[in-house]
Amino acid sequence: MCLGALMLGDATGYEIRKLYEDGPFTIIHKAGYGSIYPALQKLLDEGAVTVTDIAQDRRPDKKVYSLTATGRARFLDSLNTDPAPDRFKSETLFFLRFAHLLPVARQRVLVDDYIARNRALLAEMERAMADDLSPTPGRRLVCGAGRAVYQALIDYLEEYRRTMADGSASPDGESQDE
Amino acid sequence: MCLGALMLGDATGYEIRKLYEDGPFTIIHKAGYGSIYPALQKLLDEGAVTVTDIAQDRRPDKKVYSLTATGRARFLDSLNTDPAPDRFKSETLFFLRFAHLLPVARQRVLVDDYIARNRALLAEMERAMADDLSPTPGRRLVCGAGRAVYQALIDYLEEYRRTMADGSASPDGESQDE
DNA sequence: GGGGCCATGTAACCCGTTACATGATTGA
DNA sequence: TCAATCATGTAACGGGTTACATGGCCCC
Repeated sequence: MCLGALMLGDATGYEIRKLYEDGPFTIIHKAGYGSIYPALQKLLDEGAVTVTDIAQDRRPDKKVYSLTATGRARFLDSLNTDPAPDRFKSETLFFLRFAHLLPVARQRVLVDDYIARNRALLAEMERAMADDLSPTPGRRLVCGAGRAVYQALIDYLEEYRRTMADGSASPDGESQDE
Repeated sequence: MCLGALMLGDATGYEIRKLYEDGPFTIIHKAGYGSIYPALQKLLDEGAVTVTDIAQDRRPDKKVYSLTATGRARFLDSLNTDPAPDRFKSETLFFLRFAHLLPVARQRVLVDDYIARNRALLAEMERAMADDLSPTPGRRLVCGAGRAVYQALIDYLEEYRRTMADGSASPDGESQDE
Protein backbone atom coordinates (compact mmCIF):
# COMPACT_ATOMS: atom_id res chain seq x y z
CA MET A 1 0.00 0.00 0.00
CA CYS A 2 2.76 2.41 0.92
CA LEU A 3 4.65 1.24 -2.15
CA GLY A 4 1.63 2.10 -4.26
CA ALA A 5 1.48 5.57 -2.79
CA LEU A 6 5.16 6.12 -3.48
CA MET A 7 4.66 4.90 -7.03
CA LEU A 8 2.70 8.09 -7.50
CA GLY A 9 5.60 10.16 -6.25
CA ASP A 10 7.85 10.60 -3.23
CA ALA A 11 5.98 11.32 -0.05
CA THR A 12 6.09 11.54 3.72
CA GLY A 13 4.14 9.24 6.01
CA TYR A 14 1.81 12.09 6.68
CA GLU A 15 1.09 12.55 2.98
CA ILE A 16 0.53 8.84 2.42
CA ARG A 17 -2.00 8.82 5.15
CA LYS A 18 -3.81 11.75 3.58
CA LEU A 19 -3.85 9.98 0.26
CA TYR A 20 -5.64 7.00 1.75
CA GLU A 21 -7.84 9.00 4.07
CA ASP A 22 -9.03 11.86 1.92
CA GLY A 23 -8.74 11.17 -1.79
CA PRO A 24 -10.84 8.82 -3.89
CA PHE A 25 -8.65 6.08 -2.53
CA THR A 26 -10.71 6.18 0.59
CA ILE A 27 -13.39 3.97 -0.93
CA ILE A 28 -10.87 1.28 -1.62
CA HIS A 29 -8.68 1.24 1.39
CA LYS A 30 -8.04 3.17 4.54
CA ALA A 31 -4.97 3.50 6.73
CA GLY A 32 -3.99 5.41 9.81
CA TYR A 33 -0.60 6.43 11.16
CA GLY A 34 -0.53 3.29 13.22
CA SER A 35 -0.18 1.24 10.07
CA ILE A 36 1.86 3.54 7.90
CA TYR A 37 4.82 4.55 10.02
CA PRO A 38 5.69 1.01 11.07
CA ALA A 39 5.24 -0.20 7.49
CA LEU A 40 7.55 2.49 6.19
CA GLN A 41 10.16 1.50 8.75
CA LYS A 42 9.88 -2.10 7.66
CA LEU A 43 10.21 -1.20 4.01
CA LEU A 44 13.28 0.82 4.85
CA ASP A 45 14.86 -2.16 6.60
CA GLU A 46 14.08 -4.30 3.61
CA GLY A 47 15.62 -1.88 1.17
CA ALA A 48 12.44 -1.12 -0.71
CA VAL A 49 12.54 2.57 0.08
CA THR A 50 15.03 5.26 1.04
CA VAL A 51 14.51 8.30 3.24
CA THR A 52 15.69 11.87 3.07
CA ASP A 53 15.40 14.05 6.11
CA ILE A 54 14.27 17.49 5.20
CA ALA A 55 14.53 20.27 7.72
CA GLN A 56 11.89 22.92 7.37
CA ASP A 57 11.52 26.08 9.36
CA ARG A 58 8.11 27.17 10.52
CA ARG A 59 7.19 23.50 9.95
CA PRO A 60 8.17 20.26 11.61
CA ASP A 61 11.00 18.43 9.86
CA LYS A 62 9.87 15.76 7.51
CA LYS A 63 11.08 12.48 6.13
CA VAL A 64 10.50 12.03 2.45
CA TYR A 65 10.42 8.44 1.28
CA SER A 66 11.34 7.30 -2.23
CA LEU A 67 11.13 3.92 -3.89
CA THR A 68 14.25 1.99 -4.77
CA ALA A 69 14.41 -0.23 -7.84
CA THR A 70 13.69 -3.16 -5.53
CA GLY A 71 10.63 -1.45 -4.16
CA ARG A 72 9.32 -0.66 -7.59
CA ALA A 73 9.83 -4.22 -8.77
CA ARG A 74 8.14 -5.56 -5.69
CA PHE A 75 5.09 -3.43 -6.19
CA LEU A 76 4.80 -4.38 -9.85
CA ASP A 77 5.13 -7.98 -8.80
CA SER A 78 2.32 -7.71 -6.33
CA LEU A 79 0.04 -6.38 -9.05
CA ASN A 80 0.41 -9.72 -10.77
CA THR A 81 -1.01 -11.75 -7.93
CA ASP A 82 -4.69 -12.62 -7.78
CA PRO A 83 -6.51 -9.80 -6.03
CA ALA A 84 -8.39 -10.72 -2.87
CA PRO A 85 -12.18 -10.60 -3.11
CA ASP A 86 -13.85 -7.33 -2.21
CA ARG A 87 -15.29 -6.94 1.20
CA PHE A 88 -18.06 -4.66 2.17
CA LYS A 89 -19.49 -4.06 5.58
CA SER A 90 -22.52 -1.98 6.40
CA GLU A 91 -23.90 -1.64 9.86
CA THR A 92 -26.71 0.48 8.53
CA LEU A 93 -27.91 -2.25 6.19
CA PHE A 94 -27.53 -4.70 9.03
CA PHE A 95 -29.84 -2.53 11.14
CA LEU A 96 -32.24 -2.13 8.28
CA ARG A 97 -32.35 -5.87 7.84
CA PHE A 98 -34.34 -5.84 11.08
CA ALA A 99 -36.61 -3.00 10.05
CA HIS A 100 -39.67 -5.00 11.00
CA LEU A 101 -38.61 -4.76 14.64
CA LEU A 102 -38.33 -0.97 14.57
CA PRO A 103 -40.85 1.84 14.77
CA VAL A 104 -41.44 3.45 11.39
CA ALA A 105 -39.99 6.75 12.60
CA ARG A 106 -36.70 5.06 13.41
CA GLN A 107 -36.67 3.33 10.05
CA ARG A 108 -37.08 6.65 8.35
CA VAL A 109 -34.24 8.24 10.28
CA LEU A 110 -32.00 5.32 9.43
CA VAL A 111 -32.80 5.48 5.74
CA ASP A 112 -32.69 9.27 5.49
CA ASP A 113 -29.37 9.50 7.28
CA TYR A 114 -27.99 6.74 5.13
CA ILE A 115 -29.05 8.54 1.99
CA ALA A 116 -27.50 11.75 3.28
CA ARG A 117 -24.19 10.06 4.07
CA ASN A 118 -24.00 8.44 0.69
CA ARG A 119 -24.87 11.68 -1.00
CA ALA A 120 -21.99 13.34 0.81
CA LEU A 121 -19.68 10.57 -0.30
CA LEU A 122 -20.90 10.91 -3.86
CA ALA A 123 -20.29 14.65 -3.79
CA GLU A 124 -16.78 14.09 -2.49
CA MET A 125 -16.13 11.65 -5.27
CA GLU A 126 -17.40 14.08 -7.90
CA ARG A 127 -15.20 16.76 -6.43
CA ALA A 128 -12.20 14.44 -6.59
CA MET A 129 -12.93 13.76 -10.24
CA ALA A 130 -13.23 17.43 -11.06
CA ASP A 131 -10.16 18.45 -9.07
CA ASP A 132 -7.66 16.33 -10.89
CA LEU A 133 -6.74 17.89 -14.21
CA SER A 134 -4.64 15.08 -15.60
CA PRO A 135 -6.06 11.86 -14.22
CA THR A 136 -4.52 8.53 -15.10
CA PRO A 137 -6.94 5.97 -16.54
CA GLY A 138 -6.76 4.09 -13.26
CA ARG A 139 -7.78 7.07 -11.24
CA ARG A 140 -10.69 7.74 -13.54
CA LEU A 141 -11.74 4.12 -13.30
CA VAL A 142 -11.78 4.17 -9.52
CA CYS A 143 -13.63 7.45 -9.30
CA GLY A 144 -16.12 6.33 -11.89
CA ALA A 145 -16.75 3.05 -10.12
CA GLY A 146 -17.24 4.87 -6.83
CA ARG A 147 -19.66 7.27 -8.40
CA ALA A 148 -21.62 4.52 -10.10
CA VAL A 149 -21.97 2.54 -6.90
CA TYR A 150 -22.93 5.47 -4.71
CA GLN A 151 -25.43 6.66 -7.26
CA ALA A 152 -27.03 3.24 -7.53
CA LEU A 153 -27.31 2.90 -3.77
CA ILE A 154 -28.82 6.35 -3.41
CA ASP A 155 -31.33 5.75 -6.17
CA TYR A 156 -32.35 2.47 -4.66
CA LEU A 157 -32.71 3.90 -1.18
CA GLU A 158 -34.75 6.81 -2.42
CA GLU A 159 -37.14 4.51 -4.14
CA TYR A 160 -37.41 2.45 -1.00
CA ARG A 161 -37.98 5.57 1.01
CA ARG A 162 -40.87 6.48 -1.27
CA THR A 163 -42.55 3.13 -0.70
CA MET A 164 -42.20 3.63 3.04
CA ALA A 165 -43.96 6.94 2.91
CA ASP A 166 -46.79 5.36 0.94
CA GLY A 167 -47.69 2.61 3.37
CA SER A 168 -48.21 4.67 6.50
CA ALA A 169 -50.08 7.90 6.01
CA SER A 170 -47.94 10.38 7.89
CA PRO A 171 -48.94 11.02 11.48
CA ASP A 172 -48.39 14.49 12.92
CA GLY A 173 -45.05 15.86 14.14
CA GLU A 174 -43.05 14.00 11.59
CA SER A 175 -39.92 14.59 9.62
CA GLN A 176 -40.04 16.09 6.20
CA ASP A 177 -36.89 15.54 4.27
CA GLU A 178 -34.27 18.19 4.10
CA MET B 1 -24.50 -10.11 15.39
CA CYS B 2 -25.33 -13.44 16.95
CA LEU B 3 -28.26 -11.79 18.67
CA GLY B 4 -29.50 -10.62 15.32
CA ALA B 5 -29.30 -14.10 13.90
CA LEU B 6 -31.21 -15.53 16.83
CA MET B 7 -33.82 -12.81 16.41
CA LEU B 8 -34.72 -14.64 13.22
CA GLY B 9 -35.14 -17.88 15.07
CA ASP B 10 -33.27 -20.30 17.32
CA ALA B 11 -30.10 -21.60 15.81
CA THR B 12 -26.84 -23.41 16.37
CA GLY B 13 -23.43 -21.81 15.96
CA TYR B 14 -23.08 -23.67 12.74
CA GLU B 15 -26.31 -22.25 11.38
CA ILE B 16 -25.43 -18.72 12.40
CA ARG B 17 -22.19 -19.00 10.54
CA LYS B 18 -24.01 -20.20 7.44
CA LEU B 19 -26.40 -17.29 7.69
CA TYR B 20 -23.53 -14.82 7.59
CA GLU B 21 -21.46 -16.74 5.10
CA ASP B 22 -23.95 -17.87 2.50
CA GLY B 23 -27.15 -15.85 2.53
CA PRO B 24 -27.64 -12.28 1.35
CA PHE B 25 -26.18 -11.27 4.69
CA THR B 26 -22.77 -11.98 3.25
CA ILE B 27 -22.59 -8.59 1.59
CA ILE B 28 -23.11 -6.86 4.89
CA HIS B 29 -21.05 -8.83 7.30
CA LYS B 30 -19.06 -11.99 7.49
CA ALA B 31 -18.15 -14.20 10.41
CA GLY B 32 -16.31 -17.45 10.91
CA TYR B 33 -16.47 -20.01 13.69
CA GLY B 34 -13.63 -18.27 15.41
CA SER B 35 -15.86 -15.32 16.14
CA ILE B 36 -19.19 -17.03 16.65
CA TYR B 37 -18.54 -19.78 19.17
CA PRO B 38 -16.70 -17.56 21.64
CA ALA B 39 -19.36 -14.86 21.23
CA LEU B 40 -22.11 -17.37 21.94
CA GLN B 41 -20.30 -18.50 25.06
CA LYS B 42 -20.00 -14.92 26.21
CA LEU B 43 -23.67 -14.24 25.57
CA LEU B 44 -24.51 -17.34 27.56
CA ASP B 45 -22.45 -16.11 30.51
CA GLU B 46 -24.19 -12.78 30.33
CA GLY B 47 -27.64 -14.32 30.27
CA ALA B 48 -28.59 -13.07 26.85
CA VAL B 49 -29.13 -16.54 25.45
CA THR B 50 -29.91 -20.06 26.63
CA VAL B 51 -28.78 -23.36 25.18
CA THR B 52 -30.44 -26.68 24.65
CA ASP B 53 -28.37 -29.72 23.88
CA ILE B 54 -29.96 -31.83 21.24
CA ALA B 55 -28.71 -35.32 20.60
CA GLN B 56 -29.10 -36.49 17.05
CA ASP B 57 -28.28 -39.83 15.64
CA ARG B 58 -26.59 -40.08 12.29
CA ARG B 59 -25.56 -36.46 13.02
CA PRO B 60 -23.30 -34.80 15.54
CA ASP B 61 -25.11 -33.49 18.60
CA LYS B 62 -25.98 -29.86 18.43
CA LYS B 63 -26.52 -26.95 20.74
CA VAL B 64 -29.47 -24.80 19.88
CA TYR B 65 -29.31 -21.26 21.20
CA SER B 66 -32.35 -19.14 22.00
CA LEU B 67 -32.67 -15.52 23.04
CA THR B 68 -33.79 -14.58 26.53
CA ALA B 69 -35.85 -11.46 27.17
CA THR B 70 -32.60 -9.73 28.14
CA GLY B 71 -31.00 -10.71 24.88
CA ARG B 72 -33.93 -9.49 22.86
CA ALA B 73 -33.95 -6.16 24.68
CA ARG B 74 -30.26 -5.79 24.20
CA PHE B 75 -30.47 -6.33 20.49
CA LEU B 76 -33.33 -3.88 20.11
CA ASP B 77 -31.31 -1.40 22.10
CA SER B 78 -28.34 -1.74 19.83
CA LEU B 79 -30.52 -0.94 16.83
CA ASN B 80 -31.05 2.48 18.33
CA THR B 81 -27.41 3.46 18.36
CA ASP B 82 -25.87 5.33 15.46
CA PRO B 83 -24.69 2.84 12.89
CA ALA B 84 -20.99 2.90 12.04
CA PRO B 85 -20.11 4.16 8.58
CA ASP B 86 -19.87 1.60 5.81
CA ARG B 87 -16.52 0.31 4.84
CA PHE B 88 -15.57 -1.12 1.54
CA LYS B 89 -12.29 -2.58 0.50
CA SER B 90 -11.34 -3.69 -2.97
CA GLU B 91 -7.94 -4.99 -3.83
CA THR B 92 -8.98 -5.29 -7.45
CA LEU B 93 -9.80 -1.60 -7.71
CA PHE B 94 -6.57 -0.86 -5.92
CA PHE B 95 -4.70 -2.82 -8.59
CA LEU B 96 -6.67 -1.16 -11.33
CA ARG B 97 -5.78 2.23 -9.90
CA PHE B 98 -2.31 1.47 -11.21
CA ALA B 99 -3.48 0.26 -14.59
CA HIS B 100 -1.03 2.56 -16.35
CA LEU B 101 1.82 0.45 -14.98
CA LEU B 102 0.40 -2.80 -16.33
CA PRO B 103 0.40 -4.43 -19.75
CA VAL B 104 -2.97 -4.15 -21.46
CA ALA B 105 -3.42 -7.92 -21.38
CA ARG B 106 -3.14 -7.93 -17.62
CA GLN B 107 -5.56 -5.05 -17.34
CA ARG B 108 -8.07 -7.00 -19.37
CA VAL B 109 -7.72 -10.08 -17.22
CA LEU B 110 -8.20 -8.00 -14.11
CA VAL B 111 -11.31 -6.30 -15.43
CA ASP B 112 -12.83 -9.41 -16.96
CA ASP B 113 -12.31 -11.48 -13.84
CA TYR B 114 -13.71 -8.69 -11.74
CA ILE B 115 -16.81 -8.51 -13.90
CA ALA B 116 -17.19 -12.28 -13.69
CA ARG B 117 -16.92 -12.30 -9.92
CA ASN B 118 -19.45 -9.54 -9.55
CA ARG B 119 -21.78 -11.26 -11.94
CA ALA B 120 -21.59 -14.39 -9.83
CA LEU B 121 -22.36 -12.35 -6.73
CA LEU B 122 -25.29 -10.73 -8.49
CA ALA B 123 -26.65 -14.10 -9.53
CA GLU B 124 -26.35 -15.35 -5.97
CA MET B 125 -28.24 -12.32 -4.77
CA GLU B 126 -31.01 -12.84 -7.30
CA ARG B 127 -31.25 -16.45 -6.29
CA ALA B 128 -31.52 -15.43 -2.64
CA MET B 129 -34.34 -13.07 -3.53
CA ALA B 130 -36.20 -15.69 -5.48
CA ASP B 131 -35.69 -18.42 -2.88
CA ASP B 132 -37.37 -16.71 -0.01
CA LEU B 133 -41.11 -16.91 -0.33
CA SER B 134 -42.07 -14.66 2.55
CA PRO B 135 -39.34 -12.09 2.87
CA THR B 136 -39.47 -9.41 5.52
CA PRO B 137 -39.18 -5.84 4.24
CA GLY B 138 -35.68 -5.71 5.68
CA ARG B 139 -34.55 -8.71 3.78
CA ARG B 140 -35.95 -7.34 0.57
CA LEU B 141 -34.21 -4.05 1.21
CA VAL B 142 -30.84 -5.68 1.70
CA CYS B 143 -31.18 -7.92 -1.32
CA GLY B 144 -32.36 -5.04 -3.43
CA ALA B 145 -29.51 -2.83 -2.36
CA GLY B 146 -27.05 -5.59 -3.09
CA ARG B 147 -28.51 -6.13 -6.49
CA ALA B 148 -28.52 -2.44 -7.32
CA VAL B 149 -24.90 -2.03 -6.33
CA TYR B 150 -23.62 -5.11 -8.11
CA GLN B 151 -25.54 -4.19 -11.22
CA ALA B 152 -24.15 -0.67 -11.24
CA LEU B 153 -20.60 -1.90 -10.81
CA ILE B 154 -20.97 -4.45 -13.57
CA ASP B 155 -22.48 -1.93 -15.96
CA TYR B 156 -19.73 0.52 -15.27
CA LEU B 157 -16.98 -2.05 -15.68
CA GLU B 158 -18.45 -3.32 -18.91
CA GLU B 159 -18.49 0.14 -20.33
CA TYR B 160 -14.93 0.63 -19.24
CA ARG B 161 -14.00 -2.67 -20.78
CA ARG B 162 -15.50 -1.53 -24.06
CA THR B 163 -13.36 1.59 -24.10
CA MET B 164 -10.32 -0.59 -23.49
CA ALA B 165 -11.16 -2.81 -26.43
CA ASP B 166 -11.40 0.20 -28.71
CA GLY B 167 -7.69 0.82 -28.83
CA SER B 168 -6.93 -2.66 -30.10
CA ALA B 169 -9.76 -4.46 -31.83
CA SER B 170 -9.32 -8.13 -31.02
CA PRO B 171 -12.38 -10.44 -30.90
CA ASP B 172 -11.32 -13.04 -28.36
CA GLY B 173 -9.13 -12.43 -25.37
CA GLU B 174 -5.83 -12.27 -27.20
CA SER B 175 -3.38 -9.55 -26.42
CA GLN B 176 -1.04 -7.67 -28.63
CA ASP B 177 0.74 -4.71 -27.17
CA GLU B 178 2.72 -5.02 -24.03
C1' DG C 1 -12.60 -44.21 -1.45
C1' DG C 2 -12.86 -39.29 -1.43
C1' DG C 3 -15.02 -35.08 -0.98
C1' DG C 4 -18.48 -32.44 1.10
C1' DC C 5 -21.78 -31.55 4.69
C1' DC C 6 -23.00 -31.64 9.55
C1' DA C 7 -21.17 -29.94 14.07
C1' DT C 8 -18.21 -27.89 17.92
C1' DG C 9 -14.64 -25.73 19.55
C1' DT C 10 -9.49 -23.65 20.48
C1' DA C 11 -5.28 -21.01 19.69
C1' DA C 12 -2.23 -18.24 17.32
C1' DC C 13 -1.62 -14.58 14.72
C1' DC C 14 -2.16 -10.53 11.89
C1' DC C 15 -4.12 -6.31 11.01
C1' DG C 16 -6.05 -2.21 11.89
C1' DT C 17 -7.90 1.33 14.91
C1' DT C 18 -7.54 4.32 18.86
C1' DA C 19 -5.34 6.78 22.05
C1' DC C 20 -1.39 8.83 23.66
C1' DA C 21 2.73 12.01 23.36
C1' DT C 22 4.80 16.32 21.40
C1' DG C 23 5.02 20.80 19.40
C1' DA C 24 5.20 24.81 16.18
C1' DT C 25 2.43 27.68 13.01
C1' DT C 26 -1.50 29.79 10.80
C1' DG C 27 -6.02 31.56 10.34
C1' DA C 28 -10.64 32.63 12.22
C1' DT D 1 -7.77 32.22 21.91
C1' DC D 2 -9.15 28.10 19.83
C1' DA D 3 -9.06 25.02 16.21
C1' DA D 4 -6.78 23.10 12.48
C1' DT D 5 -2.78 21.74 9.79
C1' DC D 6 1.71 20.07 9.59
C1' DA D 7 4.58 16.20 11.22
C1' DT D 8 6.36 11.81 13.56
C1' DG D 9 5.97 8.19 16.11
C1' DT D 10 4.51 4.34 20.05
C1' DA D 11 1.54 1.21 22.65
C1' DA D 12 -2.41 -1.09 23.77
C1' DC D 13 -6.31 -3.15 22.48
C1' DG D 14 -9.78 -5.47 19.91
C1' DG D 15 -11.55 -8.01 16.14
C1' DG D 16 -11.33 -11.06 12.62
C1' DT D 17 -9.09 -14.82 9.86
C1' DT D 18 -6.74 -19.13 9.56
C1' DA D 19 -5.44 -23.24 10.98
C1' DC D 20 -5.83 -26.99 13.88
C1' DA D 21 -8.37 -30.92 16.12
C1' DT D 22 -12.23 -34.40 15.82
C1' DG D 23 -15.53 -37.46 13.79
C1' DG D 24 -19.59 -39.60 11.59
C1' DC D 25 -22.71 -39.67 7.59
C1' DC D 26 -24.02 -39.43 2.69
C1' DC D 27 -23.47 -39.42 -2.13
C1' DC D 28 -20.81 -40.04 -6.34
